[in-house]
Amino acid sequence: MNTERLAPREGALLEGLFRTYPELDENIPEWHRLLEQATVLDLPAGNMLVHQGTCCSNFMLLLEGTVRVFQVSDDGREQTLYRINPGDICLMSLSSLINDKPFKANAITDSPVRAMVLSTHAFHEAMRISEAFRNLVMRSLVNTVCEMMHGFYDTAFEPLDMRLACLLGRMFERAGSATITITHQQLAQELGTSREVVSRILKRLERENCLSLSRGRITVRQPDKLPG
Amino acid sequence: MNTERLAPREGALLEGLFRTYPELDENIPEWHRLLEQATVLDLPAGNMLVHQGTCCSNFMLLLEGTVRVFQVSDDGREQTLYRINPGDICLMSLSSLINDKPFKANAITDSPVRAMVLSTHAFHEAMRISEAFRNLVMRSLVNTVCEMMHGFYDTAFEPLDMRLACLLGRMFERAGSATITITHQQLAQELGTSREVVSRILKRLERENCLSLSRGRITVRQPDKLPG
DNA sequence: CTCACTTGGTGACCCTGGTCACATACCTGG
DNA sequence: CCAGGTATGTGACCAGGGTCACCAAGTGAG
Repeated sequence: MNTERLAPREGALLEGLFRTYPELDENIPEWHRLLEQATVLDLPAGNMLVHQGTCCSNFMLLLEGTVRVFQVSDDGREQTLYRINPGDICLMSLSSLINDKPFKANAITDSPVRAMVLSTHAFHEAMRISEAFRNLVMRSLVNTVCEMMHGFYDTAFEPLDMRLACLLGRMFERAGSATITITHQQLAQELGTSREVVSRILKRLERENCLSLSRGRITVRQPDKLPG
Repeated sequence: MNTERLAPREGALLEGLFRTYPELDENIPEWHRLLEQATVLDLPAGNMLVHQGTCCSNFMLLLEGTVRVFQVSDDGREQTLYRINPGDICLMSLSSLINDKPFKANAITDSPVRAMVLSTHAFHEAMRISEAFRNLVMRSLVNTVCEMMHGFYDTAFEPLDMRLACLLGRMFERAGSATITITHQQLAQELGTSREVVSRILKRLERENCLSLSRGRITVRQPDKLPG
């Protein structure tokens, strides 16, 4: 794991942290002392964080940006498992703290990322001291698992066109706009399929007048025709 | 969730618990007091614990037996996600403690089950007091996630015959014998496919002299031919 | 021994989606 | 404007695997 871009730790980190997670601002001196020892990790977009099986040895709490966690098959297809958003903890880092089984997944920064880094020792201390921290960790874990559960259901039981339509639906919603900027290849990687298949389905949806397509962009026409 | 068969709590529970998990026997009076308030839940095999979306409201730590967690598609196919083994905590119960999103899964007892039950409050207290308990919970969570990750990879990328062969491999190993007792239907439910498909693959493996089949039983012939 | 039930075997059929092979666009730096 | 990269469109093809429709073989209760 890349720790080169370790920024000098500053009091400003804590304020930023508490602004985003007010509940973490517990009035416990020990807890503040501990947090002051945390470091910040800044990474640009597209940075490989974890490579299938590698372990990172510190605990990480995401402050800004998003990380995509995905798997790659032998023949090169990839599939997104879930995303780490601000406030989420990094499951893989937890995994290496708790036991040493490698994680069958990769992680890459989707956008520029800022994370808080705690040493293994500091993590266990934090769990001891702060109920809010414990809750944050548990909540994030459980949410991630729920998300994976859903993904599991979809890959196992939902046909691809439905999965794609739902994915687009979520993306339009998140973008808060009728147009998103994305390539077919990227969509394929979300779903664990190949570019051709995605192009085929998209073209059909365009013929059915649900979407309109152009290079690198997709626009909804009849949102109601997209499920999800 | 069924709490009818709540056995009277007894001091014997703690001894049993500590025998299985010596690390939980921390020398903290508060912790012992808390554990003494735990109750025991005994359930026969085949008992539905959670039905897609239902929440159970207590924290559970499995002491004996195993629980199968699975999903069911609209058209009735089912697929096992993972199993809860002794020492594992119940993710769904955690989920209801932490947030209220329903869990897209069912759980059923595979064999007679004995579990320790803590109230929500007691759970949070336990997390506060006992480092060993925190570690147990985290380890169990992370292991479950790892297992699910593997399952994810397989359903997404591995062909069914390989998945079946690996499943059988694990079953022979766990049984410590060259013969296991299981129906094709049960295998299909593990893998999220249909009985016919399993029968077809098994028959092929038998023709290739890897297995021999008989009603309700499967025997290995050439273990080396089974991958995994 | 028989009947009803469970389990397993199999062929026919067909749909989804993965792969290959190209043909087009579109776009950007020179 | 042009070359070379990147993104897309599409047809052909095929394998995996889901579904249906039965039949046959065990099994267990009476």
